[in-house]
Formats: sequence, C-alpha cells, structure tokens
Amino acid sequence: MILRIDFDSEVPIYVQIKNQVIEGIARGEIEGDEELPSVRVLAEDIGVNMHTVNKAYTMLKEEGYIKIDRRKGAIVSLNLDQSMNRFKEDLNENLYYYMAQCYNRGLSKDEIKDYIDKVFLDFNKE
Amino acid sequence: MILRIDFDSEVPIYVQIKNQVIEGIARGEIEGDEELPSVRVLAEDIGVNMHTVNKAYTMLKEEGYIKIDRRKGAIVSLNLDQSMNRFKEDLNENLYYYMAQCYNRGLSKDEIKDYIDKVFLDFNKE
Amino acid sequence: MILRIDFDSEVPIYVQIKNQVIEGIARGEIEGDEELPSVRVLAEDIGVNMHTVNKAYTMLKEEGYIKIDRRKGAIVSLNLDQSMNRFKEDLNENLYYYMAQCYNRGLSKDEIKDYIDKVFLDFNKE
Amino acid sequence: MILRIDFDSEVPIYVQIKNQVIEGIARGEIEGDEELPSVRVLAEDIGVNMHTVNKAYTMLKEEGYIKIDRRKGAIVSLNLDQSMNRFKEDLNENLYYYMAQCYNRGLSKDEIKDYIDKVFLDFNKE
DNA sequence: GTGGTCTAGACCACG
DNA sequence: GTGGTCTAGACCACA
Repeated sequence: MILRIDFDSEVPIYVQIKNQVIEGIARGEIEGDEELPSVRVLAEDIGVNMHTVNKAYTMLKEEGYIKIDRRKGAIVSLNLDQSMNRFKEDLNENLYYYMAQCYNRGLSKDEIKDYIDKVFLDFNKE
Repeated sequence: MILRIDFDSEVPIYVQIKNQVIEGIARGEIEGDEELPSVRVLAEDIGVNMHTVNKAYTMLKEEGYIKIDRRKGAIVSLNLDQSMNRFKEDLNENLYYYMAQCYNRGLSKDEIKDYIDKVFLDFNKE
Repeated sequence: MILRIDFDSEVPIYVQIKNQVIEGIARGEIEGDEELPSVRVLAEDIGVNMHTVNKAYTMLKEEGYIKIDRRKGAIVSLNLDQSMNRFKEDLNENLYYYMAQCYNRGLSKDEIKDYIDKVFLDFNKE
Repeated sequence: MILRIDFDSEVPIYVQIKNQVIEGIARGEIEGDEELPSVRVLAEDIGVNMHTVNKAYTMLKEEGYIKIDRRKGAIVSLNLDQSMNRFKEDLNENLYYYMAQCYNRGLSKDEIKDYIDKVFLDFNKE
C-alpha cells in the first residue's frame, strides 16, 4: 500500500496517514493481522519525522484499528465497538453539514446516493 | 436563528459560526436577501471576539454564501457556482473517508441512505 | 499548588505531572473551573520541556479532568463518567496485585483500611 | 498454575509474569519450597523469549520471593523483610493516587473496603 | 530490532 | 497570549 502525503494540505500529516490507513483497510489493501511498517521505516519512506508517524499510529490504536505489540510493532486488529458512539456523533454532525451544502448547491439526494454506491464498490470488490 | 457555540470543541469558533449559517440557510431559517446581524451584534450575542465573527463572514463571502455591503452589512446572496469545484473535491474526499469508516464498522449503505433521507426532510420542509 | 518532579524516577515526567494534578484536585487545592498554568509557564516552572507538560495536559483531557479552551488554556472541568469503566478495570487489577503483596508480607486488611481512612481525611478536609 | 499473558497490554511481559507469580503465591496456588518451572520450559509454555522469563525470575529474587538454585532452578522462598521499606513507599504512593481518583469519581471508602474484603477471601481460602 | 520518552527550537492557527 | 504541529536528534526499555 502506498501513502500519498500532501505537504501543502491544511490537514495535518499525521491525520493524512491515519485516514489513508483506514481507507486502505476498507479497500482490503491492508488485511487483519497484517503488520504495518515500523514508525521509522514508514517515516523514512514518506519523508517525514518518526514522531509524526508515531502520532498517527497512536491515534489508530486509540480508535481501535491497530494494536501495538512490543515484539512485532503495529498490527491491524479491529476493535471498533468501543469508539462506535463517538464515531456516530461525529458522522451525524459532519454528514448533516455536507448535506446542507449539497442542498444549497442543488445537488440531489440521488446524486449523493449514486456516489455512495460507487464508493462502496471500491470496498466490496474482493 | 440561534447559534450554539461549543467553546470546548476542537472545531474553531469561526468555523462553527460559518457552518451553522450554512445549515440555517439549508433549513430555510435564513432566506435569500436576508441581512445577517452585524459583526459587532453577533459577537456580543454569542460572547466571542469581533474578529472571530468577521473571519466567519469573510469565509462565507469567499464560499459565495453572502455579500458584504458597506451600508447594510452582510446579506445572504447565493453565488455558489464559483466554488463548486473546490466543494466537490472536498466532498468526495471526505465522503470517501467517512464511507470507509462506515464499511469498516459494518454500517450498511442503506443505513447511510436512510440517514440522508432523514436529513433532507429537514431541508425540504418549507 | 506546587508540583514536585523526581527526575530520577522511572515514572515518566508527564505521568508525574498528570498524577499530581489529579491528587491536587482530590485535596481541593485545585478547584473546578480553575485555570491551570499554560504549558509554557508550567514547563518553565518545573524545568522541563513544553511538550512534556503538553502530553500531561492531553492525558488529563482524555481522562476527563480538564478541558482545553482556545481562549483560556486548560481549565479544570470534571467529566469522569466516560472513563469510569476503564478506571474500574485498572483499579481492580492494581488493587488485587497490591493486596496480594500485602497478604504475602503479613499486612492485615485492617492496616490497609486504616491507611485508606487516613488518606481520605486529606481529601475531605475542606 | 496458569499464567495468562496479554501481549497487547502496555504492561511489560516480564512484569506480568512476575505479578502473576506473586498473586499465585497469595492465593496459595504456589506454595513455599515449590519449584517454579525452568526458564526454558516456562518460556516455551507461554511463547515468549527466554530472557523475558529470566528477567521476571531475577526480579522475583530481588524482591525476596524466590531463590535461584543452580541445581533445582527457581524455588519459592519468602524473604520479604529486606524489601519491606521499598514496598511500603511504593504502596503508599500508589494507594494515595488511586484513592484520589476514587474520591474524584465519587467512589466511597466503604466501596473500596468491600472490594478489599472480597479480595482477601481469595487469599485466605486455604 | 521495536516503540516510548524527552529535549530544543521552529512555525502556524486561533482568539 | 494560547495550544497544535512538525522536525531533528538523543537515550532508554523491551523482546
């Protein structure tokens, strides 16, 4: 799996890393029990500091996507129930805001639903 | 229309103001050609710094939601075509990320679509 | 309130800071809605790096002891219900271990209970 | 006696081993003069490195729980007086911190004492 | 080898 | 003024 970091983005680098790992898991590019590269290796690969990668991994751990194993490093291991409530609150708030913008701009429900269908094909393909 | 600011939130106050105005427009609580309260009045109302409200208004103008008139203050005036491309990029990126999370957490397309239907009822009611 | 840091301790400095703030709150030395010193000021005071204090504050926030306000910095604000389960698990595990040691060393239940009574006097005194 | 190692825990493995042996002694599952499994065998059993078990045994020896005999291996042999002062300091410090948390969270002295009673039943049963 | 901690110093966003 | 992010480089504990 290849991470593409936009250094000019307003989105913090560690958030970009975290989000792309989550997207990679959804697409099946990263599987359960798979080991992520070590913080140092990944940092080297994408040309950022070790601490930046470390922060991304720490957040992935807190959100229940990975476990940190002293022997093997970071391992994908989904334990998402614990953070389900926080996620739903965040999702509702953000979806509401984006839907409001869509409505104001004349994008219809159906266009959005079509997009969602398209995205889910990306996730179900294997 | 009432703005509810969460001072404990990680979302910057000016973003909260901006977003709630956009949501208010979608719900029909704020209509076209309606004047928004002056920067000074709104700042006083919600207990924040004048500059903070000013920043929110400036962004609303940049996104094409309002016009700033030296005599009348801020007037709702939708001119959203100019920012359509930027919006779509942002929407696609964020929806993709949220859908990835939904997929990982076992939320189905249909649940999301139901939520979208529910939200749009909020917007079409007038 | 004065923090005493033991730089030779195996306990990380940020943990020492976090724990002493929690103890200060229990003793009533730090009250609700009270502002903690800024990360830079406290770091200067106790002679550590800003980031170390920042990490302590971030953990206090995550455990529900303080809120971070963009305007005022860190404010004591108890919201401990959310982390109650995690706390109880941790407490049970650790108490069990310490009680096992007490039993092995011949310390009686009553001695421990007396110590607990003594400690709680420290907390109820105001 | 069965050791349960949590490889996902933040508690180092050798500490988990050490603590569980101490708890096993308190519960009477391991008795005085009993031989512990050899470093090699135990390491094999729980699937960890030999050095890790060795470190746990060394600490148990330092705390006065076992003796290392070149012929027989590790033998339970309590000699806890030497480490009593260190233990009491550690106990006081940690109990104080945990009691502070209990007080902040509204857990009463009596609830804690009840828990202690319950735990001691585990130890006195033989 | 791994991650965890700490330092020193920089820049930026927010209010 | 505040905290948030990032870098560079160091040392340590763990396995």
